[in-house]
Amino acid sequence: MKPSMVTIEPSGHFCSDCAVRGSAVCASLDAAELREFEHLGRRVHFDAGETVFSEEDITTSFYNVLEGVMRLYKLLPDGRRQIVGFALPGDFLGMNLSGRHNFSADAIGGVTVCQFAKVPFNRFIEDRPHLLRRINELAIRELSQARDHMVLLGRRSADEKVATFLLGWRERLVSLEGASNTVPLPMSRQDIADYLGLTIETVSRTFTKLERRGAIEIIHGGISLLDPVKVETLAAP
Amino acid sequence: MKPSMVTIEPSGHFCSDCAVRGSAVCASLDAAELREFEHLGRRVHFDAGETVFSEEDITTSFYNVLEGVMRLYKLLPDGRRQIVGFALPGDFLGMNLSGRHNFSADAIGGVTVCQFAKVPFNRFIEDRPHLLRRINELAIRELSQARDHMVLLGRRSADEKVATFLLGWRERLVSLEGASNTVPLPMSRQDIADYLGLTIETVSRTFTKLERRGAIEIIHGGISLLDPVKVETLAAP
DNA sequence: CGTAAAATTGATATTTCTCAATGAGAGTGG
DNA sequence: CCACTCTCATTGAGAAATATCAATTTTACG
Repeated sequence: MKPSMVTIEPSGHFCSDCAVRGSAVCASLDAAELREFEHLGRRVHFDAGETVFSEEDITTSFYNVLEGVMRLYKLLPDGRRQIVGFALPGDFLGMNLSGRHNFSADAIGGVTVCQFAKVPFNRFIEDRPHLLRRINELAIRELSQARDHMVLLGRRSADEKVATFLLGWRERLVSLEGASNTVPLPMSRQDIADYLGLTIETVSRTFTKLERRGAIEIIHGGISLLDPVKVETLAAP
Repeated sequence: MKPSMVTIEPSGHFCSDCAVRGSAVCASLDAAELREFEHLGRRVHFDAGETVFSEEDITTSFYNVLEGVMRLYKLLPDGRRQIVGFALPGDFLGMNLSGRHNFSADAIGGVTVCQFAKVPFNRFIEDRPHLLRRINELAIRELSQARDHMVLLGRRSADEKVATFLLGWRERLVSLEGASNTVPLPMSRQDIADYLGLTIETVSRTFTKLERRGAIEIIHGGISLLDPVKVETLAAP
């Protein structure tokens, strides 16, 4: 978990052939703006397990995920961890009011981000309300997801949590990898537990239970939805 | 809980002497804009228990809370309820991407809101990026609160939840009623339970436990923090 | 004053956690 | 290529926290 050297250097990459061109914050920019925007962001790579930023760090950059998966989490003083979300390509990280990050972010597996220094980025936004509107949309979408997750954390049983997670994760992957009943789970069982407000043992047992019922098959690096309807039934109420 | 008649009529009120003039979404407007803005919003009153809008309703209006307290919640198909937040004067409600509200909102006690029809409001924002920025700030602040609440729901014990809630609620009231160890609780025990992901019985027992330990006193319509430090200790990790 | 709703309290049940042991897969160095 | 080790995942047994069910008690309100 050594902190990576955050070198911001010319990337030699172009927004126009960026993987997240259409979905990310950049979706709101026209071709001319994109060329200018290109100079603000730098591609940075993080290895598995590296921390991209930590809660309470002064915010110096914003990040657009280009590749890989990140876990976003908060820690209690005694070490308990709550994962508040997983970031995927197209997600935009780093917005806050306090000037400090309000959660930490680790790479799960290798991650590539487009990193923007805060000051020039804010200056760029300044007279581009459509970009601000795009950022606002992303915030509102996240807020909606956060509320859904509150319902899950506060009111759902372990079975429902796991079933809901599997379906939701599959859904999120659709736009990236297409629809499939084979659901890769790049995060560890501990990550899933900390996302769902459970212990690793409960997650493991619930996976096994789902498998024994014939709803899923636990495969290497993920699960396969053998009976999506059954999983939906478990997740539903 | 009969739905109230949503009459939008000239209010005869003026933004300039509005209670939430400085804190709400309007804080970003100058005097001239405020005069124009005045014509967009209408004061509407809701009685205790009335529903201001419901999840999945098509969004026709935005709301600025002027007076009173609202509970914002989501229901699972089987009736389990998660309160995702309480709205106080200055809070702005109704933003979403889907065109439908993604939670329901009830008045707890009498509530007055400043109601804006969606279309003209959006038109007003259109060429006023500073207002959009203000709305974005509110969204980001809420997002941060939502993440804090996820930690509470997923990782804190009942005692910690209740203690954290009391301190957090007191804190929110500071800007409205000034700092005080007397904390009014306009919401029911059931509301508190649904906010904290607990049952009403557990909330009640925890209140009693805190009182027996001398940390709080349960008073009519709220609690009194007899020993704030003790409550903070319970809330802390 | 009487009734209904809300809150509290008690007894018991259930879920999930904790602690402990075992098993499986990935990377390493001989 | 194979043991070795380390981490991660699974499984089991028992404990603890919280939920559920049931009964009062208190408060609100007509």
